[in-house]
Amino acid sequence: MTQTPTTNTVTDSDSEAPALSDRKTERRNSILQHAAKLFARDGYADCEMERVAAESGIAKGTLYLYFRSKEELFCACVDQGMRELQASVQTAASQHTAALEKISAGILAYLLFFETHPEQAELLIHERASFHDRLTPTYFMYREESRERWRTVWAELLQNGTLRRELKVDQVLDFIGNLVYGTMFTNHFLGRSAKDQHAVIMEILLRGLLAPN
Amino acid sequence: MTQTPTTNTVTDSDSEAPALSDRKTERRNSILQHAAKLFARDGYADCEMERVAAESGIAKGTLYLYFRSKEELFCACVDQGMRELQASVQTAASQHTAALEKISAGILAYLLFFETHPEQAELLIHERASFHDRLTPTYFMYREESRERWRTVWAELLQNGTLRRELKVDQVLDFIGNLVYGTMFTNHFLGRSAKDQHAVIMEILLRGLLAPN
Amino acid sequence: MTQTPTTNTVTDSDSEAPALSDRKTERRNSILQHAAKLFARDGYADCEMERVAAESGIAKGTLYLYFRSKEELFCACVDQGMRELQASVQTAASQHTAALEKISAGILAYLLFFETHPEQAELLIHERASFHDRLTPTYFMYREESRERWRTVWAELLQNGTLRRELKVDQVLDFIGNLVYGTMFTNHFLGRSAKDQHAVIMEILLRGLLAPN
Amino acid sequence: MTQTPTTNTVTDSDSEAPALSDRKTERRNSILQHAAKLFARDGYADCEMERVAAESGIAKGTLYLYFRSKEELFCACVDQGMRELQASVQTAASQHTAALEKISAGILAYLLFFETHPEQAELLIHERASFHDRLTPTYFMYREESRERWRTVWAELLQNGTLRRELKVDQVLDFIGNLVYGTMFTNHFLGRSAKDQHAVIMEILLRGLLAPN
DNA sequence: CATGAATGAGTTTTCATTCAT
DNA sequence: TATGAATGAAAACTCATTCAT
Repeated sequence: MTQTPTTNTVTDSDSEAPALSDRKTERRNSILQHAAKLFARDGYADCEMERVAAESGIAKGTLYLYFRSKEELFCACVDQGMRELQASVQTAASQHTAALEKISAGILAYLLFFETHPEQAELLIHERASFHDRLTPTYFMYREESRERWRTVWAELLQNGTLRRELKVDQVLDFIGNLVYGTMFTNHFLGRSAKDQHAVIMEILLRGLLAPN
Repeated sequence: MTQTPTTNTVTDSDSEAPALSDRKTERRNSILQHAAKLFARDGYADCEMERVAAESGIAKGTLYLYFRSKEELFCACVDQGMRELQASVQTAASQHTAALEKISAGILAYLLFFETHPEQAELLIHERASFHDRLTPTYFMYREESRERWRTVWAELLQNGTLRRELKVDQVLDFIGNLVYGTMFTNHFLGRSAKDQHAVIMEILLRGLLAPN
Repeated sequence: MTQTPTTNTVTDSDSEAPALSDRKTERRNSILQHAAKLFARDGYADCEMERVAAESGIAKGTLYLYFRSKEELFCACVDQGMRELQASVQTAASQHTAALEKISAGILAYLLFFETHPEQAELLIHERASFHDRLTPTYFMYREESRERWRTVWAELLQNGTLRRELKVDQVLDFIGNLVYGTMFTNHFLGRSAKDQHAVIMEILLRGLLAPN
Repeated sequence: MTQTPTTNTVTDSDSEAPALSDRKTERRNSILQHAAKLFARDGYADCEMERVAAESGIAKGTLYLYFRSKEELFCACVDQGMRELQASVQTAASQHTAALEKISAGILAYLLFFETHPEQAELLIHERASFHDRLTPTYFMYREESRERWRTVWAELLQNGTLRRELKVDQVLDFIGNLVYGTMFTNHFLGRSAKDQHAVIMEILLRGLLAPN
């Protein structure tokens, strides 16, 4: 495995080749979809380009017209997934106006996304395992980006007195980020369902474990 | 990569070969230590047995007198790590008598363990990436085992009214398990320190985010 | 050495991949020829695929586009050889009409074949040595097949009174099969020539050792 | 496999180390016996010294106190076998006084020996396969040696008019040598029995296939 | 004499990538 | 554009032999 220490950056949604023909875009997406499934199932090393091509209904050589290398293809899969995750979460949040409801909806959407796209959870693992050298896993790149959006929501709650005064926004963001991240992987590995947990998570998160007084 | 669908079981601390000579035990541990470091650094596939041997100061063939295969060696590393993790956490908890203090100390010890042994965090990832077929990652095997021990602690807190009546022990165990798991990985990837977070984690965990009333 | 207990069957002359392009067929035959020579010279284990490729003027990887494994390549060599042997013998026999002349010509062709293709004698040995598990050596598969063709020739001689009445066709077939098999190997090992012996063999075979009366 | 081009010579029955203690001789023979069985079953390369030792009830290192190397052990097995073959044949022949009866008994003993000791047939194959470079297989060394003994028997038959005048002793010796060699291997591979064939072999050998006149 | 722990050389096969058609 | 034949680097594991005890 070649581990060229590529720096990974959050790809702007439209940074691809300028105006791909419809045919190309369609085929590119098809490849991406099949590749993600296979990478997730077999791991980076054990996923053969040959099979990705076959599964996508094209020849091996053709693959290289769309992605310069296996590594680039893999990264495109992860990136695509993270973009979809963000879209899911934001869409869910935007359905609500109340800050706490935005937050609750966002958490649920996050957990549901990985439940619906379990291959994305696997890809996160394989990325770290195979591209160890990359400074920061793609997931955390996106997490940081997303953080900014949520920061304003929490800041509002802090200012209007909904939250306990002594907390700091960054602490809250960290706490929740870690909680959902851990919950997602546990669900994935142990086959637990998001729906069941969501209410409890929100309950403990907001009110804590201790009995009042 | 050989993916013989081995069932992994939590190894009893003393189930090894019956009474290895001191020399053998010592050498075995040395190998384990060096291997864990290299597996963590390079990943399963990219960690060559040749190098493990060299690093351990023995010949390649000798490695195979102690571990039947690369896979077995790797698994022994993970297992060893998880055993040490458990020992760390239990030792820390046992220093205290009050349930809440046991819990707080246990969480801190958990986070500190992975801060001190970052290779163990990596091994967990590599295990999943390379032995995808194993039913349950070793970490979760140990997590389940550990769960039983903590259940009694929480049960006591619930019965004596420290915790809110409406919570269930299993919900609490899940919540905390997910929280520390996610926190540990975030710390590992982003280089954050356990000490700084511990107080905040306990604070939010126990009292929640919302201002009282 | 992999000893997958493959059942070996007499390959129909035309059962190969359906219509290989000329280029492929040509290259396949070239490989077969070089491989047979090297397998014979070095034995199965000591014949490296690398060298077979080099000798055939192609890259190691290319070898595997034509033969799935070393074992398959080896077996193809043996099979090819046995097919050529049969062709040689049958061609020689078909030049004659008289039964005894057919037989004599067949025996001579058989001995000459191995004299011209000494590597085939070696391959028979290496096959047995390395693929011990195969039920019946390829040679004997072909021998059985060939037996049927010769049975009719001998049956005729028996019925028209040329042969001694008390003999049975199967006994004759066995006797001659064993005789030429042993003679061939002796010639091969001791460097004796077929031509010199042919007359004597036929003489003793037909008239025996004892003086008449 | 190391192929040091050893020249193999027919070992004089008493050329071993001078006067081995009974214990050593006994153990040496035990090793020889177990090794022959294992070499025959697994082939030279696949027969591990470890297993030979285990089967012989001694430690691996001890093996090397009796045989300098694997090659030497193997050769000793073949040699031992060939000596026993000769003894069998000579003993059988010596029971008779009439030349033809000596010959008939010798041939039968030869075929029966390999039927009783099928591992010796295998060893002959493995020797050639693994020690390709040796000028002449051990079998043929012994065959040449034995030839001299039989030459006198046949010479007598030729001189007293039992055999056809036009035959030469060497031709007869070759013919029979090849015949029994081929018959022996066929029996071995196809599981045929010596007894059944012996009468037919002698019949065809002595009187030929053709009806008289 | 006997042991068995330690050594290290050696080879098949896969698969990402290229490039002539 | 699309194809797929050709390339060649790369690593686990075995086992004969040695030698300190």
